[in-house]
Amino acid sequence: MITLREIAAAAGYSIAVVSRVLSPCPHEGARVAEKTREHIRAVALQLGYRPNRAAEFLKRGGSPVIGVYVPDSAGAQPGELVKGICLEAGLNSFPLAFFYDATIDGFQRFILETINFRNSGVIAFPAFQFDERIAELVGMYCGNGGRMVMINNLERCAAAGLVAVDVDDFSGGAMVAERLLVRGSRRFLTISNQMFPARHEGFCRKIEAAGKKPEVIAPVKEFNAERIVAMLLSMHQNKSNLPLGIFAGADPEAVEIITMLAKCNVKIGRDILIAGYGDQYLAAHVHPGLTTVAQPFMTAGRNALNKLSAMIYGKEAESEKLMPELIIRGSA
Amino acid sequence: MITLREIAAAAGYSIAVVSRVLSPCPHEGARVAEKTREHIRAVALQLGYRPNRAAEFLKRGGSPVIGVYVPDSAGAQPGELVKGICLEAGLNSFPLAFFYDATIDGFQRFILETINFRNSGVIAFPAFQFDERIAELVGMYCGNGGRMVMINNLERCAAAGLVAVDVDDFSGGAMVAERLLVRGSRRFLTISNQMFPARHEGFCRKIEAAGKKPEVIAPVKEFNAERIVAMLLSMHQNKSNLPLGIFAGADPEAVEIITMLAKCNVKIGRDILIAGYGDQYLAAHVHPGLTTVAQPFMTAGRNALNKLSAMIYGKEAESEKLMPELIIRGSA
DNA sequence: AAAGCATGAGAAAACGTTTGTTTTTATGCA
DNA sequence: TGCATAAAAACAAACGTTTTCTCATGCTTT
Repeated sequence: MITLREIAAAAGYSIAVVSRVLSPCPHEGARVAEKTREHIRAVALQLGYRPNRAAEFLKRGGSPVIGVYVPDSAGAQPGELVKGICLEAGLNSFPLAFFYDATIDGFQRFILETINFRNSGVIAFPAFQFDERIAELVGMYCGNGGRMVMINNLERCAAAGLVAVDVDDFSGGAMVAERLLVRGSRRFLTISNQMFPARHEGFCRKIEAAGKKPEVIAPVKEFNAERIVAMLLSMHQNKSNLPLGIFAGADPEAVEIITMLAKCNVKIGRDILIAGYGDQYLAAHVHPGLTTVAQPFMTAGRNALNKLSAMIYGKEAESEKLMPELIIRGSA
Repeated sequence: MITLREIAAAAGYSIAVVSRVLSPCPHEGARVAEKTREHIRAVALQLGYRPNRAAEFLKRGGSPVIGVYVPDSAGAQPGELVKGICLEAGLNSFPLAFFYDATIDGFQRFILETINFRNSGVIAFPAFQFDERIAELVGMYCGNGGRMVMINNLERCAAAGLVAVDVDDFSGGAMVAERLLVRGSRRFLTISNQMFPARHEGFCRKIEAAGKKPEVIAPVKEFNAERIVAMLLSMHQNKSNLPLGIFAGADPEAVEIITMLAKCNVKIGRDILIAGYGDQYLAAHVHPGLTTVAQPFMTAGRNALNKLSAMIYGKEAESEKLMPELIIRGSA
């Protein structure tokens, strides 16, 4: 492999000049004659020079490496997040290191290994509770010169003095409520989900603010599509209930209900309104299309990377709460 | 940050011994007394030593970095692949660098940057055609000491002398055909898809081998669910056609057809059989559940990483074609 | 008792950059 | 011409490891 030394020899200059010409970010006041620049660049190109990042990072005292910790869970969210981070990182040519796991031990290994790269940053999307052990690891990481941006958990992060990029589930729930209100729903049914209490809260507060009363038909743990469909059909008997407004809390439950109701001779999207949450891949392809809430996880990834980049380069960064988007389709 | 020098000073030994104790993979014949080992380890732990990877990689002549090139496309496949790679890499503590893009220029930048890390490996899942320009870049990468494992395109890769991990679309299509045959379908309808010709081939060959004739109802480009549903309903009039067997080529089209048919008073899964391909996230949640083909992209990721790891450590690795799995649900 | 041989530890030279300091060369001005 | 000054280039010391070679010690063997 070609090194600066060989280019220097071939071009008839010292290593120092060659470095100043070829370095990706040379220190200020590195003055090299334009003519020399061109010559050295030409020689480097001709010899097929590729800089040795390990050497550069060693000398510079660290690589601007960004570690990404993603939970090993299903659904499209981690994928979108990762994509956003990668797209933005590609623009900034940051090296990235990824780690999928769902355990605290995995998080610890990840943090320790990331420290080994010095001058690093971490984007963490932990699937587990932000508890004391996590706080301790985060503290250790930051104490060793690391910077961290968290995904979700904004309030908890703010308390711990951490920057976070969050997606506003409360507003998302409220958007669904608003849609069902606008469409004139008479009764408001919802499936509560322990995993995402904010969606539920946002939904219920909005319904209540309109002077109506949300009804929790079941917690998602006991979700049983047949039972719920039967319940809906019996409510459907009474015209004064229509249109029924159902917030399923998440797309899978909404799809189950819609597709089971489809054969029951009810007008979905008119007499029965159903909304999900998440805008998963196939949500647009059921009939009627599922009205749902799209979460900007790709944007979250991009923004998280930009914040981290700013922090690595010594600037300040602030937490951010991203607005989800209501996707209106035929089901509501 | 603590360095070997400081540990050496604190422990009362030379840097060399400390390195031999703490190095992640010390050269053979590095003999250190057990007592010394323990002492040095204790001191390192107490001082909170973290090895400097940049220095290690510089000295070792390269980092075993693995770059992953993923197409910037929708769907769950890249996500599953990435997850598999990450999980396996976590076990082997490989640093990973990711790059999402869909352009050849992006691929070129990716290849060049990966060379900069020396001693590297690449897992590439290119979304574009494997053409001459790609072959040239791959050649340049391997010429510079890189190793590459490709995802998909096994035949093309074999011709170019590259290792690939492929998923057997032909067999997947055949599995669908077999299922429809077993269920006694009288007519076999399929939607052809330019993107995945092998699925279609596998399906048709199997149907023909059974002495039946597959009918292509439309290319996916002109897919129109309403038109197809109308066509199915008219075929449905004639009892001698039943059960109809439909291979939609991909999940979205299958879901559209199923959910539109649901309100038409036909027995899906009995008189009309429908299968998709891909087992996307919501496929299990429509009613009836979508019979489809699950692609082992997570396994592909794991295996690709293991092969690459072997190659980096000087062993041989061979291409592999993974079998997809037919997921039988209510729709067929 | 002398020589041979493991074994454990240290000295020092790298690896390929970056960068502060010093030296050389070119330029401007009296 | 001579001197001050600025610009361009060279020198050399790092950065934190790994690893070859050398050396000292204690043990076994003739």
